[in-house]
Amino acid sequence: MPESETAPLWDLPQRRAPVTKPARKTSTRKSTGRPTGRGKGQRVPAGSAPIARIVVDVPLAHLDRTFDYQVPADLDAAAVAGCRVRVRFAGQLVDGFLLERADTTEHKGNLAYLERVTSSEPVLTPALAALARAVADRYGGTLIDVLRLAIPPRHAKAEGEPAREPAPRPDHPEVTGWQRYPRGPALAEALRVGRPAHAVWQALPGEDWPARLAELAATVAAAGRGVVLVVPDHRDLNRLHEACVERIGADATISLSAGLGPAERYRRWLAVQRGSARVVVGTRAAMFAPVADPGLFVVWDDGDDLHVDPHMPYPQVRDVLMLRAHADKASLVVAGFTRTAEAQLLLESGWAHPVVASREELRARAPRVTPFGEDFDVARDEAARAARLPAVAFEAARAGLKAGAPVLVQVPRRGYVPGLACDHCRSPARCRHCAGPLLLGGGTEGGVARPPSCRWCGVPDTAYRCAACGSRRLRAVVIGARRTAEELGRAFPGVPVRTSGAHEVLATVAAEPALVVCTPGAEPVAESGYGAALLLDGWALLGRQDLRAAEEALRRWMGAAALVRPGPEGGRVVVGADASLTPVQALIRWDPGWHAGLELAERTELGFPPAVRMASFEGTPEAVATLLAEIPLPESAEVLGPVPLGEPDEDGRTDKERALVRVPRADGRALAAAAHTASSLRSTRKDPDPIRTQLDPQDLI
DNA sequence: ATCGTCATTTGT
DNA sequence: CAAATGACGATC
Repeated sequence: MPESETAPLWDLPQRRAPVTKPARKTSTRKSTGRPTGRGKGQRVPAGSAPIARIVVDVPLAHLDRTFDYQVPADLDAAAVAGCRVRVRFAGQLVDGFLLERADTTEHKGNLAYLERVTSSEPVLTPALAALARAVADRYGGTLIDVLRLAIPPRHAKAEGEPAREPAPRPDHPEVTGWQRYPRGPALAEALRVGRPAHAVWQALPGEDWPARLAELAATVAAAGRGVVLVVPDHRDLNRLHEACVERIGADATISLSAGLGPAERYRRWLAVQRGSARVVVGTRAAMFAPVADPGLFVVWDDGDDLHVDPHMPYPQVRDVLMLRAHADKASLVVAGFTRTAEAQLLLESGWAHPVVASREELRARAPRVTPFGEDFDVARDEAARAARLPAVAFEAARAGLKAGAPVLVQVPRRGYVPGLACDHCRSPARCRHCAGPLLLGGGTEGGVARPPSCRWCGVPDTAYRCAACGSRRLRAVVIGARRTAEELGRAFPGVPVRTSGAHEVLATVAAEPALVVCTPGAEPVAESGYGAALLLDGWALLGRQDLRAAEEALRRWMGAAALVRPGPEGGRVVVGADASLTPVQALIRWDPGWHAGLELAERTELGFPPAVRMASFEGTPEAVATLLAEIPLPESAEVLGPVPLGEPDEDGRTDKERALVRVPRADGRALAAAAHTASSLRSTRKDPDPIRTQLDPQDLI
């Protein structure tokens, strides 16, 4: 049978099978006067609370609400609140969750019966339902979309296994590691007595951050409350898990990650749900972990884009944990070596307190940083000259290796979007209209090269003038050539070269001389610190035409530099970027808070997130135009674009466009609600062309 | 898919 | 003018 005839209605676009069949006799059953039961015998409603409110698993935004069903008496015991069910919905059997049992219904008309209870495991607890609803509302998405992210797929075998005994409370731990931070002891004390605290923690370079976070988790666990700690990737997870097991015990700690496989993943998630563990560590999906009585939520390195779930509605870990901390009156710690503009906003709005070491402590711990510009002195050493290695970098590496330590070499990753910048002062070229990023469109128009145009609103700029220095000249920011491991190896004969990157990511390297070449984010931890770090990706990181480029560069650099032996007498850090640039200054002075303050001020002035809330809508030009025409935006909304997305074809057209909408933060909820309404209108109409809706998108290229 | 509703067509 | 048909929309 062709797909179009069996495809469920919500497989858009819908094509109706031609109606050529002779009319079927569908009314014979009815004419017998028998009620809905057929082949299953007479079904009677359960004696008490015979109504079940069901969240049906259909992807249509306008069906984002519950539907009432009758609970047949034979499913009365199995149909518990929170369980998974199957129901007949618009003629088809679909999965759903039983949100609650009730005595009455608002629905006029006949109610269908639950078809069956898939599993009586109460996976959708009231707390999780409330969280998923809040997340859906925050992002203009649907409840079921969030539930798909929050509840792992069922694995029957795991449900049969008996629940572990709840782990005993650990003893109150020593939190001496927090003495180095002036507000550290106060944070620990608040956690101990269960007073909700909101903190932005800036870890010292060389800090054993998994140990510090485990101390906080142990404090909360000892007070009898639950903890959720979320890290970007596997390597961070392993370190943190180990630290937590050491301080809290293997019984009380559970590690959740996507890499576990379906059975183990569900098994551990159930263990959390059943209250067997007080402390959950995990990667981003763990942000929804249904830990009992949560007292503390932690996100480590909140600027990492791995903290954004790539599935609709694209929730971000820090934002979700903020919602949870608010709902549960729990504490939140946003932590990292650096500070995002979002975290800075939490501080400046007074919602959170900074936990930062004193300047003296920082001076004692921060590595010495030396920048080199494009016109650096090439090392005199012949092999180093061949690798175009600057003299400072060569010397720093040699000193580090001589001290018996490995040396970290950070090289750019391929695939960054090259941007446009002022030829004179290197400020990113911005649109005069909306301050969006200017990019070269490519191609020609009447034999003349197209002028640069705004990536957001599409307005071309034929007479660019730098806002910072007035220069009229633009330059394309060239992505520096990747220096290969071999080239570097030749500069240091006899030294082993290890690589860590997309293909194979190393977790650790031994405390012996070696060159460790890696792409940003893939830096292994050196057992007793690196002897030096060469950050050779400066131009590539800063040249990205991305509003987060500077923040991201600093995050990458500090992430690497924090692995170097700390202190001015420790390993040196050499960075390939101009000393006059603010992220470079922030690195030299080890002051990410200062940088975040500047970053937030700039974004406030330019109207970028997080100073405003944004939504992006991507789809065919027609679909985007329709959406913009009907979306009930708040008065304050400003529409940017739409602009073409991706590479245009030879006619200069693209099949995809993007529009951005920005509103003041106060109207963020209204913007999300408008996005949801627009999705509902589209799904009601069965519009065939999908629109990708994203709130506060990470990438605003 | 499937049902009910309502407008339109068809049969007397 | 009544009955049959079909398009449409909600979907419990």
